[in-house]
Amino acid sequence: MKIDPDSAADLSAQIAEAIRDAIISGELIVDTRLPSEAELVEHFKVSRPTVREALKRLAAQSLIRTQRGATGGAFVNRLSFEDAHSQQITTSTLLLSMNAVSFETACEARYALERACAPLSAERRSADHLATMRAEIHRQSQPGLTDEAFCASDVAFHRALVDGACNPVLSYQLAGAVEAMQPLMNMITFTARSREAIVALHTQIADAVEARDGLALSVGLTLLEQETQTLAQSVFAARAGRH
Amino acid sequence: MKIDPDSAADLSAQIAEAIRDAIISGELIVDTRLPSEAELVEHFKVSRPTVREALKRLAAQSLIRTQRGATGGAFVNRLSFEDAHSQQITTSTLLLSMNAVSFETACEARYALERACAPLSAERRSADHLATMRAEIHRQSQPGLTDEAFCASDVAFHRALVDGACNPVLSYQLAGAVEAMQPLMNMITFTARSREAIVALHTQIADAVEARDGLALSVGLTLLEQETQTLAQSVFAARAGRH
DNA sequence: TGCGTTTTAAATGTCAGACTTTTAAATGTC
DNA sequence: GACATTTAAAAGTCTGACATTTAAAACGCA
Repeated sequence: MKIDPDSAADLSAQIAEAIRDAIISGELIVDTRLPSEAELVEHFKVSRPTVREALKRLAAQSLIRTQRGATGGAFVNRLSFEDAHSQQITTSTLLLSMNAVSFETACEARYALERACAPLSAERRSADHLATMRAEIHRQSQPGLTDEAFCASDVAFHRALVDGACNPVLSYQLAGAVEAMQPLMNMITFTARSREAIVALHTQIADAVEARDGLALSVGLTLLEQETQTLAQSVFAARAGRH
Repeated sequence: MKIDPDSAADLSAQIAEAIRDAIISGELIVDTRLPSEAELVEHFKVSRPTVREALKRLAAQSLIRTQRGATGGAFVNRLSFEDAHSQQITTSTLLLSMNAVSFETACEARYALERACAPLSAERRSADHLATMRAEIHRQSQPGLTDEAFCASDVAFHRALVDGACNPVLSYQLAGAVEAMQPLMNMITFTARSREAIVALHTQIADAVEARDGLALSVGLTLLEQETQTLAQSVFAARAGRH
């Protein structure tokens, strides 16, 4: 692990990169203890604050964890699906909100990805997955539910659908797409009538999952996508009309 | 933006979280200048190194960028698709390598996602996308190509296919799946015979793209998935047999 | 007045050293 | 042997200083 003191980049960024490369290349494996801050100061010939800034950069990406105390130090962290998941959601959410991605584009991507796990989910889903979906549909039918709660239930419904594919890599990837859409969905006001239509489609989707019919599931998702797009268009049009 | 000095968590982590929340909630918008380090020291009542550690955490996630000089400071960064893309690849790669995800699972997820953009790609791909795919197929047919170069070309081929869907959100999501698989693919030795089979399937896929036939494209991808799985199994079995 | 140069101030980047807190192991005591 | 005490190592935090970069202000000159 070497750094170039003449580079224009921050020393802490260079050090972080050097350590990150060592982790990615497998040179440093999970649960390995990194040298102590004092030793890194020695190795890179920089001051302790600089080393610490580098370590904080890595900690922010969940690449390392730190422990205090006698046997403490920085350890290479096993990146859990959960960590990756939440990073993914943060990144996707910011990407959508900062880049003027149209609702249409985001929605299209999201349903395309979700249809990707339709065949697997139809085949492998457990009774639990189906039960979760039914329970969320029931919740969505309750009158008096706030729009936020309705959207949260919607996310839970789709998560169950995706998890039904029993592929953690797929679940992690889809989480970003589905959950990052939630803030956009939250901007939509769901009238009683539109909720009814969505619940009907969710029921159709759950039926397809119950029947283990991947094709029907895919069709149901496509109909839901169309319904969502239509709904969003009318909401945005009404909003534009008022201004 | 407030922090709790009695919390067990690091002060720098708390400060970073407070600022991150402000960015995600839209309280701080793109290109806004954060208060200077000295002002943050005032605001949070901590020392400058602590503030700096917090800022480095945010910089590591591309949430802010810093500029030196008179009008410098930390600015809320527009998260570009490119940044998101590379973060996604790093995360996915580490996730696969650190969590003993089977080749089978990763491969299944990857092709499921790729099939997700088959209909869109068949419909919208430009002549450029198709040309790239043909060019990569040609490269893959060259004898004397190293396994690494063959895999790199494979990635480029699939990227062109995905980009053909003309949906940047989809491209960004798929990039993680496709490129994170590359290290796993690199572990496989591609014999002349297996390369031939892959090139044939790539040609079949390119033909489907050229004909704008989404269904044929989907079928081609499924065949390629099966070929890849079979190939991987035989390679791993041979390796296991030798030990 | 207008343009180029120099100065200056503000901001981040880096360093050195000290102190605090946490933690586990070593040591001592009953 | 079990429990309490001490100790040392490590990260966490703070203070203060200096270096470097950068843009704007001040200045000088034609």
